[in-house]
Amino acid sequence: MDRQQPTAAFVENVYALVREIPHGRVTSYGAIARALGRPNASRLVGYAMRHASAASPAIPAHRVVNSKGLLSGKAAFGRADTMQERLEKENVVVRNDKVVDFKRVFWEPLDEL
DNA sequence: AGTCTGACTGGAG
DNA sequence: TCTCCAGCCAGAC
Repeated sequence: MDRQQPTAAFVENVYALVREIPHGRVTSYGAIARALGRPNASRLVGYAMRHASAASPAIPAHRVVNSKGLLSGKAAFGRADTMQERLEKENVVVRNDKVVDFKRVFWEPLDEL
């Protein structure tokens, strides 16, 4: 009888967790969903991130990519290469819209938080 | 209420 | 490694 939290609260938790991502590391939508107790809500995490630019304080949304290390959300940033620039500024190498050595820079909230 | 869409994911071919 | 597909949750029409 595990009842899940309301969507609004879930979205707030998503933002809170994303702010915990260390500088120079990245994580995935699915990892965030699992860490918040809703393993099947990865699409909902994506929905939340798409509206993240309106949240305050600012959210390091560029540190969230999909399970394959692809910058699937880069279109939501100002310019087409803004997301990649922010990542490379943190020494995260991006090539062809994909994080190089994704496994190495991946941050698993369940393990490291 | 029914249908489509999306910053998703894992498995199959 | 790549493409395709079903399952998934919520919002827009």
